Amino acid sequence: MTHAHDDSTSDLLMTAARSMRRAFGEAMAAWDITPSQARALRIVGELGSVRLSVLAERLRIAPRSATEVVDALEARSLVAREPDPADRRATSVVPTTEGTRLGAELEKARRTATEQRLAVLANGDRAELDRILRLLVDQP
Amino acid sequence: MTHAHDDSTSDLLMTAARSMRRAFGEAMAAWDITPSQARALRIVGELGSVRLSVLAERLRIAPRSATEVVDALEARSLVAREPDPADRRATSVVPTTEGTRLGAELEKARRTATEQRLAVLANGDRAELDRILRLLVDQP
DNA sequence: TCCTCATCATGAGGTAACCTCAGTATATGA
DNA sequence: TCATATACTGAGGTTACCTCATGATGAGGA
Repeated sequence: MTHAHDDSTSDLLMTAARSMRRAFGEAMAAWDITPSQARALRIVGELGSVRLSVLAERLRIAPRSATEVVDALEARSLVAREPDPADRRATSVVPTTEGTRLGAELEKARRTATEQRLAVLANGDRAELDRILRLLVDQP
Repeated sequence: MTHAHDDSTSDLLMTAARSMRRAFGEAMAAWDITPSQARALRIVGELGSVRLSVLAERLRIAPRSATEVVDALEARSLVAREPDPADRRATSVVPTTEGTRLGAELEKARRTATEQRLAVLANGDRAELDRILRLLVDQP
């Protein structure tokens, strides 16, 4: 009957994100991995070797929180911590062979799940959404 | 089916939502109220009297979770539980005078905070974002 | 050299916002 | 009237964050 047509943009954004997180999470559940772990694994796989603080920045979370994500991935032998050769305070996070393999597999699954949720959008809308969200995200 | 670019739409969505939630939350912090409480209060204020299960549906959360939000609002005397006259199993949630007053105030503050984050968008983009997100959200 | 101050990761401890599952009270339809 | 469905809530999770304090380490003087 009454739909949420009076929702504000920010509400819509949060609601859409939640539904996306759900679809994403369900897909990842098959591999017993959470969405945020998957995101981190993807970044680590992409960069090959990341300082923990850089990973945090990429994920837009506090460094302390990145520690936890890395803990989880390390416990599953998907990434490894290595001492940073340039700075002995720092830790480099690198993907293991298994991590790289799983990363690729997840990427495919993620695409499928994402596609299902985004399938209602026409191609043009999808591109527009992307462009606009980028404006929002790449903000100081 | 396959889109020319951007497989990370869902990431953008989640990231944008997080930044929005932050801006929103900071604004609400002045009144010592959390974003989800504010959302619930707004819905209750809007409808005047809502069954808990309907509220849950509106918030797109499990009924059990709505109970918690209402608990928090009731503890602060912003809403009250009343027996539903039509169904004695059900609970009606109604705003108190203070709840109505605060709701209006929050709405104004929320708009300001949201506006700041959304200000980077041109008017057309804002409308587009709104339209597209609605397509995503109003999905079966 | 030694001293100070910033920075890196992490332990400890906390929070919001969800969830499921089971139970009690009530409604409803055959 | 009885079986089954529905409305809420207690109990007990989980995820994904956070801050603050601390132990190393680095970098720049004096």
